[in-house]
Amino acid sequence: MPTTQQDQLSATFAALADPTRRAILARLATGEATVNEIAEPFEVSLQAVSKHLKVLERAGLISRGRSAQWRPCRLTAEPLEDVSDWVSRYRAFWDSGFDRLDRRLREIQKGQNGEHDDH
Amino acid sequence: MPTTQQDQLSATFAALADPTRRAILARLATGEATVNEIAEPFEVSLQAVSKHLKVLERAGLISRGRSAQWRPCRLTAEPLEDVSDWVSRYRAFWDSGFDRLDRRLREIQKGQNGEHDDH
DNA sequence: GCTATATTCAACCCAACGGTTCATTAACGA
DNA sequence: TCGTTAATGAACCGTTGGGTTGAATATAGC
Repeated sequence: MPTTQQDQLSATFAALADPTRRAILARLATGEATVNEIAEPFEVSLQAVSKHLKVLERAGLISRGRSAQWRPCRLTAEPLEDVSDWVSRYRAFWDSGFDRLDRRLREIQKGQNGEHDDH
Repeated sequence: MPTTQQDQLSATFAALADPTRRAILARLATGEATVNEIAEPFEVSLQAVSKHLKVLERAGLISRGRSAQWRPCRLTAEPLEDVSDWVSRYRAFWDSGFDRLDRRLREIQKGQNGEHDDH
């Protein structure tokens, strides 16, 4: 059973693990852009950027339109909300030391249950 | 030039991209645990879990003590704060539609500059 | 010293990743 | 129609990732 693309959250984290893809998202935060426009600042080939865009699209982080021969990409940040929710469960572990930790434990365990689809 | 482990944030995202590792973090949120204790719920081998722990350790998400032949692991969630900070820059894109977007653009572009170590 | 337990190291396997190059598809413009 | 531009598809390559099994290391207890 392959690990890849096992679930939405994993796909999102995996997509964000590449700095080029994060830079692409930052670019798209300024507005729609075509593949060529997106690729311009990078040293890698256009095809490599096209692959990155496909990864981002499958993670739901971008969506693409059709305008003549251009396929403008735009940011769809909804999956980042899931990331935010996930990481928020651990907030008590870094910003208030270990205060109220016990109170958060059940939340984390409960919340992570949809997560134990491993094995 | 390899992409892997290029920077701290990438390493953290990559570590979080595996559901087994996220489950390990959830387990450690309940307190310290030894490798055997951590491995118990999973179907994979102990060695596989040991590798996962190494990944988490290199990402700074866990630290390990030494007590006799046990190496208890505990959660060190600080890198998650960086994740939280990163994802927060995009909050306006999902929770308030596109309101005040222009105002956030410069923040995102500025914040992402330490990020453009690609290429 | 011997044995059991806890953990890691090492070698290997296979699938996936990020990159390349070359070829193809699609739409525009003259 | 022809040439140009935009973008993707396909084949390939080297590296990494997650998994395994088997051996090694370290510590405790007798």
